Amino acid sequence: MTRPLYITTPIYYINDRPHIGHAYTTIAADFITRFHRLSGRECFFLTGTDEHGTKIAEAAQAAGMSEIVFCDKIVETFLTAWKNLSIANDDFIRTTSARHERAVVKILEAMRRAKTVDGRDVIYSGFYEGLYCTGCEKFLTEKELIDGRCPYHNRPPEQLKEKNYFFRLTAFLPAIKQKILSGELRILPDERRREVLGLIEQGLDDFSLSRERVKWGIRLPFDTSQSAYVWVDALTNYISAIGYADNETSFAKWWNGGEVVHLMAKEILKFHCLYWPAMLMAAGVKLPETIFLHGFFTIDGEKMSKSLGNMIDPNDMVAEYGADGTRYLLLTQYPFGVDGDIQAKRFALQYNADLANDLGNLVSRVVKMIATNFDGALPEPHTHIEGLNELVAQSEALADTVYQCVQRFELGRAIAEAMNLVRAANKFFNDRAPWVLAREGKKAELGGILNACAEVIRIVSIILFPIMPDKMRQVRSVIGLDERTLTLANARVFSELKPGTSVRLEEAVFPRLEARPSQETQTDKNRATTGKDDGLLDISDFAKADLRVAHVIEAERVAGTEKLLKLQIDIGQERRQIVAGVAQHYDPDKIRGMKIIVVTNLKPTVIRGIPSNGMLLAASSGKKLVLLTPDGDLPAGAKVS
RNA sequence: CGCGGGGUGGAGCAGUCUGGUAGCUCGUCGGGCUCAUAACCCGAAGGUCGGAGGUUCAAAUCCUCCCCCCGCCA
Repeated sequence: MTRPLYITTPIYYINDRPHIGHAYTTIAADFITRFHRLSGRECFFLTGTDEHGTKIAEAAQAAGMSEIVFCDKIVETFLTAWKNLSIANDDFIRTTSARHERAVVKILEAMRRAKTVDGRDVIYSGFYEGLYCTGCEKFLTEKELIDGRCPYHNRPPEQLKEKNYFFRLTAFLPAIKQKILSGELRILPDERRREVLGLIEQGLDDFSLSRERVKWGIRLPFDTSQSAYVWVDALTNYISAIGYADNETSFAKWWNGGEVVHLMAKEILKFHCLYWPAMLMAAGVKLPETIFLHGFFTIDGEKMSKSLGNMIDPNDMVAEYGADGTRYLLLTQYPFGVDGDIQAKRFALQYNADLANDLGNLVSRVVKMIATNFDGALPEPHTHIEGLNELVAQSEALADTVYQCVQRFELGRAIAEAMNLVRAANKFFNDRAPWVLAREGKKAELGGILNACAEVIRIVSIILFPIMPDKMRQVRSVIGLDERTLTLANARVFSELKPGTSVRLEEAVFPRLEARPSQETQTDKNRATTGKDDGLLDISDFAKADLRVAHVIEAERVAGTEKLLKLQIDIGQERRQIVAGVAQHYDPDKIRGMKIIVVTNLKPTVIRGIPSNGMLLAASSGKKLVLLTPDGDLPAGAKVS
């Protein structure tokens, strides 16, 4: 009997709205969970939000709210996004919830009591010394400083010392290494496993698990002047949600008795593969079985970034392609696990090719032919049809093939296997030319062909259910099925449909998306929220943007980046700093002194650690990019309208 | 030498671990069919698998060096 599956996404930090990166991980977890459920396995799927820390406190203050009211508000955007994407999580953990705080207190107490193998305290007090910015109210690293100053507040940080408690990570590294080597702790894909082993080899320091100066956090039970380090707080969500502190039965079932799988993007590798196992070992809790770290992606070849404006709001994508279309498109862009590129420009194309033309049209052509020739009643099977045996074999093998793929986290391939069967069915249909048989009145063979295609559709509706649950339910209702036969076992057998069943297509499952003037991802933003569909702006909409002529006073490259320039500009009344991604087209020397056009009333943001207050205007075509400049001399600050 | 990913027909990718006739989707061109969401099916053109060495009977695949892209708020 397979153990229950407990699968998690990271909890997302709510200083930001949900974006496509969050959606990607969450959809993948949802897909995996739903697939295992098809095989009859019990599953628990957890996601949630990380809500503590100075950034949140600051954002709340800026918004004029208490921290918790602010969190309550932002968390809604996540809940809504997941609902829109048909995410079927079993629970949603918030680090500000009482049950989570109890669990953090419990694990801290357990770690406080713990000794290392050589008898030392796991937690010890010490001092953390560092560069502290009173503006940020936090310690900065050398790297974050620009010219020795805090980039946010433009002042030099103070050398400060604060009391901290430390976690003796170093004492656990050999044991963790051993567990990774033995396979007891499985880190996937293999590149990531090697990376973790490399980190251990390099050697790491103990980490500080508390902060004296962070106020918005969970207090240490043994010293309430300190709050728990965000990662200690955040990682504990994986056990707090299933009852580490307050529900023994649930905890025993899902954590101790289950297969625990943590799914995430690779940048939080160190925390999950080293800190977390060490914490659990200290607290005397079993380790997770599997940590799967998928790669990063770019969008249309460029990194996701606010300054490039290519951030995709999952809600917009849902408005365009539906929840199921979005899920399908995101997980079929590149192999799961590695780094890849999300080709937003081709979403519509791919939607039409795969979902409308291949899958949707298969359903349509089969069902309509049953309607015209058999009065909408599913015809009897017929054995002597050329090519049928092959089609049956491929269909019956699909479930196991896909199961293997999901086991190996090859999600894109899993989906592709199902789509291959769809194509095979289209070919079978074509080769057998049932419309000819219809004209000749060869009902038995005609019926057999349609029956076989309906069977393929049934099997596909099961296999693709985890990625497109709503659409596959719709497909199943077309062939008269509900969720009772929605299991992997049903997908392994070919002839299951009852002849005579009423088969009826109300509306196309995946209507073709008609070409629209622009397939740019950002153009539809307003549409979804305002409901206006003409894409036209009112003059007052345009007037909201405050465009000014700006004089570039100073320009320098942003260290460590290739695209970014940091500019000091004069806009008449004031001087501003903006960060612009034009370094590949303009040298600092060239841009210095130029008069350019800038949007001045944009929300300030921070790009690569550097505050940016405004955006310059540029026009681009392919790789070429030029700045907009006034045709004639105007003083800095002149308004553009 | 911060870490990591990648360079395969016009585009995007698989294949590389476990060497042995270069595959898939999209696009283009030609054809078939007319059941279907102007969808479906077949065929063709198009690649010296980033470069140079090496190992081997055999290299996209293994080794060495080099060049070029890209990512490091999920």
